[in-house]
Amino acid sequence: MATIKDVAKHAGVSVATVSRVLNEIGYVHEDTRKKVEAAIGELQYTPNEVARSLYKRKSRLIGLLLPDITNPFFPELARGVEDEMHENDFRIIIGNSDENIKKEKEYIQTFVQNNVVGAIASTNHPDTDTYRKLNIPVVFLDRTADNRPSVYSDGREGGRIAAHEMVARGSREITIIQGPKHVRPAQDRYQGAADILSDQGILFNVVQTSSYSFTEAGTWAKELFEQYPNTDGVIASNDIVATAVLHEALRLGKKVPDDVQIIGFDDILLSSLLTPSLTTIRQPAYDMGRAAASLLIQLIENQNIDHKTIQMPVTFTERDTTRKVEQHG
Amino acid sequence: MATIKDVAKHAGVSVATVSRVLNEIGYVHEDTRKKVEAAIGELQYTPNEVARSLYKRKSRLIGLLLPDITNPFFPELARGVEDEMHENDFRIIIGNSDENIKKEKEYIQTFVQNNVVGAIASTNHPDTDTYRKLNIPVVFLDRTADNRPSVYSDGREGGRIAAHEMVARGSREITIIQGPKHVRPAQDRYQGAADILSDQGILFNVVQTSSYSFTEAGTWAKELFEQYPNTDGVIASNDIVATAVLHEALRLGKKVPDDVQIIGFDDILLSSLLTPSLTTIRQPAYDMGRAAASLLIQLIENQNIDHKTIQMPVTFTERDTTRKVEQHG
DNA sequence: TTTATATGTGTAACCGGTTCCACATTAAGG
DNA sequence: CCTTAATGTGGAACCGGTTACACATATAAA
Repeated sequence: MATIKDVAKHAGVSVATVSRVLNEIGYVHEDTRKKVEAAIGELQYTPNEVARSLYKRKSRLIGLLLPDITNPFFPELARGVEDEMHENDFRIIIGNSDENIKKEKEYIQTFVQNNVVGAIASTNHPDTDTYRKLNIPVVFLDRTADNRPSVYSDGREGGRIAAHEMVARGSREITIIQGPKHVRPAQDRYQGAADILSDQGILFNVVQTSSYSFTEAGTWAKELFEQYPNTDGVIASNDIVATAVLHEALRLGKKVPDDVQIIGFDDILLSSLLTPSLTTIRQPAYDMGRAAASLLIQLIENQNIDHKTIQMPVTFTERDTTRKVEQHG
Repeated sequence: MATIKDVAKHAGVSVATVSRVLNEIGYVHEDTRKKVEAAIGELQYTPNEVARSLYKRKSRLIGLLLPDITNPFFPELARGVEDEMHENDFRIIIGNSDENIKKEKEYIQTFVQNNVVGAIASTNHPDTDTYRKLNIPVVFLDRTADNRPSVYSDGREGGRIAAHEMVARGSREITIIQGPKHVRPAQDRYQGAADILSDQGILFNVVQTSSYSFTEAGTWAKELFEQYPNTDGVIASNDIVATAVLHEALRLGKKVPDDVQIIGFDDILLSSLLTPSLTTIRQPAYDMGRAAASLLIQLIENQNIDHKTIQMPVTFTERDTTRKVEQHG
């Protein structure tokens, strides 16, 4: 690889001059610029970002920490982040935490060691020292952190909508599947749904889960119908779990949505392709990723920012696991 | 952030000594080591990877280039790569190429500029200068490159199996959906299937596609049944496309698998969850990712390697979009 | 014409590590 | 007791960039 010295020698100037034309900073004579540019072209020189980063104490890299890219919701987020970052010439170091604090810390440390300029993290522990002590901007994605920059969707409202729509469509003995205790958005969704049902005095059961894995989801789905056989409506913690419930219901010979209605959360690709297709509360994942990236860039560039916390809207996406309500009016 | 100088001062030694204890190289007196380790602990010092990387001219970073992480096949690969790399203390810079040469080049350049020690690429152009001129090891994943390190599954064999099983289950007018022309594995699959059908003298049609996007897949599915209404078997280029075909067939009132059989490729999560669930040719994506990472690490560490090319087995995964064959014997 | 200012370029310090080398001290061998 | 090898440590060069500063020349203003 050619270095700046090679270019300098080749063009018959000093490295400082080469640096000036590279960065378009300071005075450089037109003729000199041309010589340097020619040399750069001939040697196919591209500056070493590592050296640059060392001196400047910041790179063009940002860290992206996600729970598990294998969960279909996260690639959408990741892609949104990447697209926005790429357009702004930032690159991404990625890590999967598996919701595991140790791995999370490890990755954050890697980010710091590599001089990232900022990070986007989807974590359940935004209030730990791991983040508080960081002196780079961090945007929390899909998870809130009070008073810290974050992009998330309104899980509570989502839960409310789900409960409301399900009741409006006639379910009277509802089971809510409560997501993993340590996953914040899952608890918000649960809380929203529970609030509405309590308010309306509707009976509901709760099934507690501890992960989003599909295999385990099957087990909980079985458990659900064993424990609460009269359930006529299920509000699931996400679409993966909802899918497992749908399969179990069908396996038990229940008619969906006639015997049981099901509402999921997220709206991943899968949801629209199931038979019957899954009614769900949609989160604009890709847009959330882009928004987080955009916010982080503003933070990095130290622009004044009005809204450090961006709440994205959640939408009821009606498909075939819920009954239709008659048109009024 | 504390630097090595701070640690040295704090411990009352030189930076060289601190470096020695960090790297466990050369002679260091036990007492000195303890002092240094104490200082490191107190200052919460972690070495700056950038400085290290600059001097050594290599980092602990590897580049991972994928077409599109939004396509459910790739997160599996990515996760396999990440897990293997993480266990070996390598971190990942990720990029989505969208099968676009310009973006691909950009990312490869970023990798080089950041001193990555190696790269894993899923590209259709492994034989370009972009890769040939690189002086870091590269492993091609999911895509072959003759005589270059690569991990892929036997697409041709997969195509053959699909054709064979479909014929064995009675389809006689088969339509093969040929994946994008520029995507190598897609062409292999097509070729494998076409070979078998030709050999057996079975009539088949071909529908040409140009991407893996689900929305477009719907269009091709429509086209398929318009152009070849008598199709009684579809071999799709992957599970996404197969899903679109399944939906279109159902929409047209065809019975699957009685009127039309469908075989996909990849075996993504979605496939097992459809109704009817999708018969497909499974690729061990996660394991492929791990294998690629492991191979790259060997290459980086310059170990002697027997098999620079790893072909992973492909398996017929029978589900409900194909008819059952009777047990013989 | 003289002075102030703008333009153009090179030298060298610096970023935070690693490693070569010189030098000192201690332990082992004859 | 002397020589040699092993052990222990620090100074300084180096990796490849960026930038403060000094210096030279050209241009504009007085």
